[in-house]
Amino acid sequence: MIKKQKGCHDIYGRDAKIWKYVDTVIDSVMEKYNYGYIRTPIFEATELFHRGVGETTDIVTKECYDFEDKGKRKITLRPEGTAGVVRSYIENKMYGDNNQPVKVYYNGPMYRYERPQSGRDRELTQFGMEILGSDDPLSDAEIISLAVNIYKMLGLKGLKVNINSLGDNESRMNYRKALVDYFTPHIDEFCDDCKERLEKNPLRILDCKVDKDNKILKEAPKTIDYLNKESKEYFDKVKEYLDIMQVKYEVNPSIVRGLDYYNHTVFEIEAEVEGFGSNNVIGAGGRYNGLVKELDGPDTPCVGFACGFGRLVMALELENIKLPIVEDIDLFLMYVNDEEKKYAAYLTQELRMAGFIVETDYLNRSLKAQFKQADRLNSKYTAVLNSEDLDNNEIKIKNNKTKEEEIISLDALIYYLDEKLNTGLDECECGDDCNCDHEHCNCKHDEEV
RNA sequence: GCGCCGUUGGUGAAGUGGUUAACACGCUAGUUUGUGGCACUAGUACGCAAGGGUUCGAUCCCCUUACGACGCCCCA
Repeated sequence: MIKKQKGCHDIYGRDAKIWKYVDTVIDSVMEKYNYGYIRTPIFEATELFHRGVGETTDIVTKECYDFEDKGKRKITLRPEGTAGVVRSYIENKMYGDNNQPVKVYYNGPMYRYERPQSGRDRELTQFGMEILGSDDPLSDAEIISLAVNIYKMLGLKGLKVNINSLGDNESRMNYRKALVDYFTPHIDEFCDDCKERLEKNPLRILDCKVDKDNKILKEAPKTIDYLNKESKEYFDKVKEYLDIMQVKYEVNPSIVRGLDYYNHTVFEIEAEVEGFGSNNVIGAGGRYNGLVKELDGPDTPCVGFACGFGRLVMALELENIKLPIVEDIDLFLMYVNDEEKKYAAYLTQELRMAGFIVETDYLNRSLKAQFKQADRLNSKYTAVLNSEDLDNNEIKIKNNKTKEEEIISLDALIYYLDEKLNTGLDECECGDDCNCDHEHCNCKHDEEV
C-alpha cells in the first residue's frame, strides 16, 4: 500500500469542514481590514530563501526541501510565506501601486524537512499577512490586532500575546555584543545547546528551556535597555496603539524570533490551553525592514505575521469551541421497490435544486438499513416513498427528532420543508449569546465540535 | 540531526515461544417489529508494520527499515 509521506496529513470529513470554516473566517476578517489575497508559487528559486530567510538559520540550512529540476534549476519548496510575497512585491513593482501601503494575506501549504511531532509537520499550512511600505508603528499594532481578532472571531480564549523589540540595526548589534560579552565568562554553566548558541545566535540563549532558571540568564541584559532613542520611541508607539486598540499583551524580553530578517517589533501569540504540546505558539511575526532591499528591491519597511493553521485548529479543538459547521441533512428519502427508487431519484434532484440537503440510498439496502443510514446522516426529516401514497400524489414525512409523521401533498413538499426548516431556525429557544450555526440564533446546543 | 515509546481486524483493543489469535463496537444479512433505532441469530483478519536473525517452532526474543506518538534542536 502506498502511504502518505512522513509528516503529511490527509484532511477530510469533519476535519475538512473545520478547515474550510476557518478559511472563511480568515477571509472575512482580512476583508474587513482590507488586505488583498495573494497566491504565490509553492516553489521558488533556492536563492530566495537563502538570502531572504537567512543563510545561517536552521530553517534554511537543514529544513528546506531543495531539489534540482530537469532544467538544472535550483528549486526550493517554500518553508514560509514572507519571502515569496516580498519577491512578488518586488517583481510586480507593487511599490509603485497607487494604493500604499500594500496590504496582502496568503494562506497555503509550506514545507519543512523536520522530525514530526505535536504541532509540527513536514507539510504545514500557514496563513499570514504583510504590510509593505509603512514604517508607522500603527501598522505594527494593526498586524498584531488583526491576528488577535482572527483568533477571537474563531472563539479562541486562551491567548497570550508576547511582544518585544529588537530595535534597529544599530540597537541589535549593540545588544548582541553586550550579550556575548555577558555570557562568555559564564558559558560553562550553560547547556551544550547554549554553548553553540553563543556563537551562532546568542539571542536564543534567552529562550533556552534548560537554563531558564539560571540566575545568570535571568539577569542578562535586556533588549529594551539597548534600544537607541529612536527604537525605544518606536516601540513605545507600538504599545500605545495596542493600548488604544485594547489589545492585551505582555512585553517579554526573551522573544527574539528565529529568522534573520526581523528588527524592531517582534511578537508571538501563544495558545494557553490545557493539553497543548510543547509547541503552543500558534502565530508569530514582526517587522522586517531590511528584507525588500536585501532581495534587490527598494528600501521598504514591512511588518507581517504568520499563523500555523494546524496548531490553530488544534487549539480550537482543545478549547472545545463549537464551530458552525453543518453536520446534518434536511431529508433522507427511502424506498423499497424499483418504482419508488426512480421517484426517489427524481425527488432528490428536485429538492436539491430547491436548496435542501437531501440524500437517498445508493446501496439498495433494506428499509431497516436505510433508516440507520438516515440516523447516521443526522437527517432532520425522513420519508419512505410508498407506491400507494405516490399514486395518491402524497408523501408521508417524518420529523426524525419528534417522530411525528404527516401525510402531505407532494405538491406541497417544498413549501412544507421550507416552512419547517427555516422557521425552525428562527424559533431556536436558546437565548444565550453563544455561537451556533443556526442562521438567526447563536446557540449550538444540538451540535458538538 | 538526536532521544524516548509504539505499530495486532473497519474502530477500540486483549493475548501467548507451539493445534481453531479473546472481547467490545461497527458493518452486512436474517428473525421479531405497524417503517429503523431494542432483542436474538449468522457473517465479517489467508493474520499480528516490512525484511532479516535466534529457535525444532515466533505475533510474542534480537537487529534493520518504514511509519506513528511525544520531547530536544529549531520553528508556526
